[in-house]
Amino acid sequence: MKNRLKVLRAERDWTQADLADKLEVSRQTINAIEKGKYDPSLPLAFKVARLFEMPIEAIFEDETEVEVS
Amino acid sequence: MKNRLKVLRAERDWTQADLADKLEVSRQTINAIEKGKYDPSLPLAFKVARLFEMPIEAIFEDETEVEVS
DNA sequence: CTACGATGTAAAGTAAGCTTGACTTAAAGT
DNA sequence: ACTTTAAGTCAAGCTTACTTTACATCGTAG
Repeated sequence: MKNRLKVLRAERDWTQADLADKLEVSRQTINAIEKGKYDPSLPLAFKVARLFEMPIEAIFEDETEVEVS
Repeated sequence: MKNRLKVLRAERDWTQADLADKLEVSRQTINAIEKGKYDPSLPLAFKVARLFEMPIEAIFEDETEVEVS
């Protein structure tokens, strides 16, 4: 799952620690999500969307393959 | 996290097992999500949204409390 | 050169998401 | 009565999300 966290952060001049604070998670969690180590939980994704005031789909991009049938 | 899965399913006359098959998860997972036992992962939420062709926010409703500051 | 802030990464632990298998209950059909 | 189907639930086990602590790297400012 790709995401635009790094860019959205840069636009606001926030560090990973800043964002982590605002979302109430650890700095390592932000780092891991940005680096694609894992995806956020749905509740965290909602929190991110609310913080940046945009839909989840505008921040996270699904890459799940479509069934070949 | 509330969700409209049961209604969306009913509109299409799908059983929990039907939906589970389409989403490639177990029937128990659908049941647990519908009953609010836990939230789906973000990838699964995307899959649900894609299946029903609507934004995640139109299916799942966040209830996380807003910070009192 | 040293110090500092931001980022990256790792290990170990807990919690949440999901699986399979099994069993129960209720509704509906025969 | 018996069978079938949908829904609900539980237990054990695995994987993923997240935590804390700790340390390494890099750029920049003094």
